[in-house]
Parts: sequence; C-alpha cells; structure tokens
Amino acid sequence: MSVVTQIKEASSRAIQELYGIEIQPLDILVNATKPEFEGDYTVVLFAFVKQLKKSPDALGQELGNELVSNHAQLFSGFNVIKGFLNLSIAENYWLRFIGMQFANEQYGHVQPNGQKVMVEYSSPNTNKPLHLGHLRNNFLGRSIAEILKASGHEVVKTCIVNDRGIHICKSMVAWQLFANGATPKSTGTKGDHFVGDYYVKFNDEFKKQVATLVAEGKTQEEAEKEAPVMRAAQQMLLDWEAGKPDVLLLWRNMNHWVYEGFSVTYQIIGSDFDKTYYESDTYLLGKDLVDIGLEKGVFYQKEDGSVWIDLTADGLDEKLVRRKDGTSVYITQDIGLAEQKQKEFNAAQSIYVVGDEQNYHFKVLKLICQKLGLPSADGIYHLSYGMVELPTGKMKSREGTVVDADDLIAEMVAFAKQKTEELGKVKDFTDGELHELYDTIGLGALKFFLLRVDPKKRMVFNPEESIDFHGFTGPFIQYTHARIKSILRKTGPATGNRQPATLLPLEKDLAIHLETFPAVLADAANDHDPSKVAIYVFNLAKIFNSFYTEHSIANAESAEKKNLRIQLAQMTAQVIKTGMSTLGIRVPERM
RNA sequence: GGUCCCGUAGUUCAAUGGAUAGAAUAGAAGUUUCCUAAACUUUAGAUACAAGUUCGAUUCUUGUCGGGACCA
Repeated sequence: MSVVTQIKEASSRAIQELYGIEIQPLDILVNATKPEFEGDYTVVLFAFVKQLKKSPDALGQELGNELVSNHAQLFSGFNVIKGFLNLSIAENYWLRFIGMQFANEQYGHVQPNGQKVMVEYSSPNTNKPLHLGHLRNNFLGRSIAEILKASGHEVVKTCIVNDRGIHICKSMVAWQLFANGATPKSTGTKGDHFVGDYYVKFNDEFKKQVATLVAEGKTQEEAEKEAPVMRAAQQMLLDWEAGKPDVLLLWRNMNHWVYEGFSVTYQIIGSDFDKTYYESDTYLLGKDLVDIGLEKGVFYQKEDGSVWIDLTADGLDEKLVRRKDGTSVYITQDIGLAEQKQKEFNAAQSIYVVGDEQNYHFKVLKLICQKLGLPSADGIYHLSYGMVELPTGKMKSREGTVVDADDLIAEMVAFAKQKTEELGKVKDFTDGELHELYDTIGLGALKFFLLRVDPKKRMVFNPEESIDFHGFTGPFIQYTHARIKSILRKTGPATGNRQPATLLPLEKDLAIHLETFPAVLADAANDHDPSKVAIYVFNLAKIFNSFYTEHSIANAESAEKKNLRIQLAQMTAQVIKTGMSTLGIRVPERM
C-alpha cells in the first residue's frame, strides 16, 4: 500500500478514535510537503475543522500525536503550521522499501484484475498517408493500452479502417485518368503515398475543372457539382455499392497498396491491433437497431419517413439516425459496430481514441446506446484529444502544410544520428546497433513530445524547436537510463542485505519519488492520461541526475552507502524502463 | 444563431479549492584531473480582464474580450 494511502487511512482511523466522526480516507487531502517546510507529506486540515469543531492548530497537534504514537514504524515526527499537518516519514521505512523493491522487475505492475478493456485507435482513411495528427492518435492509443495492461486490465486493441466512401473513389478516378497503369512498385513509391498522390491529383484536376466551368458562367456551387471528375467519383461510389467487378478490383488494389504502406509505418512506430474492422464490412450495421429503437419508442419517425431521436431532454439536439431513403448515417454504423464488438469481446470498457472534433458525436453515440439498452453502453469512453497545430496555425492538406508522418520520423531519426555522431560516444557500435539506437532516440523524442501533454489539450508542434534532445524530452530520460546502466556495468548488482542507517536528502528524494510510481500509473489509467507518466518519469530522471552529480555511487563513503546507491540506481533504471515502455518508448543501454 | 472547449513566464507545457503558481526552453552567470556535460548549479521572468462564492480561487459561478471545435 502506498505511503499516501496509508496516511489517509491512518488519519481516517485516528479521527474516528479521537472524535468519533467518520471521514472517508478518500476525502482526506494529502500532498507532498513543500520543500521550505520540514516533513515529507502534509495533511490539509481545513476541510474538517468545522465538522470537528476544532481549531486547525489543535486538530493538527492531536492528530499528529495520535498518528505518530500509533504508527512509529511509519512516522518519525510531525509539525503543524497554520492548517497543515506536516508528517515526517521514518528513514527506516524508505530503506526497507528500497531493500524490498530494488530488484523487482515487475514494480508498478498490478496483478490481473480480470477486467477487459477495448481500445480503438489509429482508424485511418485509405486515401492518403498518415500525418502528425495520426501520430498523436497512434501514440495515445498504444500508450493507454499499455498503461491499462500495467494496471491489470486485459486489453484488446482494435482499429476501424475507413476504406470506403467518396474519398477513396476520388483517388481511384484520378488513378484511372492519370496513372497509365503505374503502381507503387513500378514507381518505387510507398503505397500510401502513391495513393495519396492521386488524391491530390484529383483535387488539382477538380479545381481546374471548376475554374473552367465558372469561367463559362456557372456559379461556384453548380460548377462544383458538375465538374466531370466529381461526377465520375460519385458514379464510382454508386458502382462500388452496386458491386461492379472492375470497380471492386481497382478498389481492392488501391486499398491494398495503402495497407502495405501503412504496415511499414505501423511497424516503425509500434502500432498493432488484435482486430481490424473495415468500414466496407461494417457500414451496413445498425440498420436493425433502428427498427428495434422504433419499437422501443426510443426513436420516432417523421412524416417523410426519416427516423430521429430526440435528445433535447439531455441537453442535446434531435439527431437523424436513418434517412428518408432508408440509408443509414455515420452514427448508426457506430452503434451497430459497438453492438458487434460487445458480442465479440464483451469488454467492460470500450475506449475510442478519436479527435475532439467528434466530442458531440460520441456524446450522442453513448446516449443512444444507453437508451437502446446495449449492455456495453455505460463502458463507452471517448478518449478525446486536441488537434496538433503548427506555429502558423492548423495543418491544411490543401495548402500543403500537413506534416507527413513518415517524413517527420525520418527527420527525427536523422537528427538523432547527427547528434550521436557529434558526441561520438558509441564509436564501437555495429551498423545494426547504431541504426537501432537512432530509431530509439528519434522516435523516443517524437513520442515523448506528443505524449507529454494532456491529451485533451490542443498542442503546438514547432518543427524547429520540437526536435530538441535537452530538458523535458525523451532523449533526456533515455540518457539518464543509459548512464545508470553504464554505472551498473561497472559496479555489478546490489545485494539485498547491506544498507546504511541513514539517508541523505537526495537519496531520500529518490526513494520518495520511486515509491509513488504505482500510484502514478493507477492515476494515468483512471484518467486515461499518459502525460502523467511522462511528467513523472521526467521528474524521476531529473532527481536522479541531481543525486548523481552530488554523490558518487562507485566510490561511496562506505560499503553500505555504495550498496544503497546501487539499489537506488537499479530501481530508478527499472522504473524509467517500465514507465517509458508504457509510453511505447524504448530506452538504450548505451548512448 | 445554438452547444461545447481553451486563454498561465518571450515560447512550449504543469499545478485532485490549499502554504511564496512549478518545469523545460530561449536569456544572464558558473561547473569537466573523479561513475557518460544529451548532464549539473545559480539567476531573472506569468495566472487575458472585471465582479462573485469562502478561512483560502489558476481551479467553482457570472459577465467582457480573444482563440478553436461541433450542430445546422
């Protein structure tokens, strides 16, 4: 049990003992004590002074006495300042903690709790390659899956591929017009980029045709409707729905090229899925649910035959669920897919990693599922993340300001190579080891940059400044790990039974910080927020670096000190490794 | 027009209603006969504005201004 939890529970019991009043441990606020005061953890008393009819000072003294006398192995003393009860944790407690955990490779992992969680992420369109925004999605999805696993959940990772619709038809039309039978192979192009290029060509041609039509006297709107390439794309979609063999063949080919390209990128960034759904298989789902909803009175039919749900009582609008021509809409498919996933996996929780422009959509989706009585409805959670913007503003594919995922990764890796060569610390590495190191550092920097921010918030990516390996970055943490490993190679491992009697302040800081790791992971899992782990691991590395410059490990004052410091170093490396792995980031042995 | 989100150092990010608002970076000044200087130490710098709620507000409420998203 964590120290903070122990303090909360002990305080709750003490208040019960002293005053006969029940206060839940969860309602007791415990913070790390500010550095300018004496103590390690602080109980904030203001919240109870009214209820207990005590002055903050008297309450602090009484509670402090009660806690210290009943838990001598945990607390070594206390002081009260204003309404704050500052508790000092016994040094022995930290020493015991380090002695018990320093070699535990599973430290931070929780025993399986039998709860199954689905994480749907990535979810690309098949008409263009991945960009920076997709990377945030992929890193978040992968990371939250790892964090949930570490928290004892069984995780099923899924992906829904948007492989049908007007967007892919546009690429298909352009390919027919301009490709002359070219393929990714014949042109030496990565498949997703190849198809994306035709999507761009379509738009260029479309613009040209619209301009011509406008020059001939059409309105903009008419021109956009009548442009031959647009008509062709729409016809293509109808033909696809009708199952025209040559259209289906082309569609399969182009999607296949895209998947080949994606799989290369996924391999590099570490995205994988237990189950991939394709919209071409799922887009008709949910139709039967509309009828069921009508029967149940959840939905209603308008005179024109269209079917709606009235969500005004829940503070939302009325929402269309089936058009008057009987075709279903986006949300209907999602309800159908939610039902199918539930039948297939029966997960308690279903997390959708999707951008915040769909906040409303997911509110509606969850509400409708609840009203339809789907068993999985309450477990729907939209892990909503903000857009990644450039210093110049939004990325716009039309203006060519989109940051391509493959390009960016290549740049990061190249920068890692350049920096590594400048420093010249790993000249004895083989070519294979070097490439692995560059990948580790370059991708580590990129992943850390995108994960260190609260997912909900929009963030700015500055291509020049964001490629930085100093400070609050992945490589900073990787470097700390490598340095620890280098020490451990020289000192050999710690033994369990030799420890000094006391701790220096920097040693204690490390121990305290290491002790909170499981709580941080639990917090990150609860809030679906990998940034908490990122911030934690960064702080741990920083504390270690201060400790490292101040105190020698290999040449410590005594054999006991040396052993303790090796234990601390070993455990720090372990927690960095575990923490970074939940972010999908590897840490090198040397760099 | 309606609904929702966001405004914190020059910049990029922190801060479950709690003590003097933390980091990083950019700026200034230092640290290498000693475990990897991709490091460490010191220094300066911010809650958009105005009310309210209370022992206490970056956090909650209302309004203003600014930015963004969604729904037609």
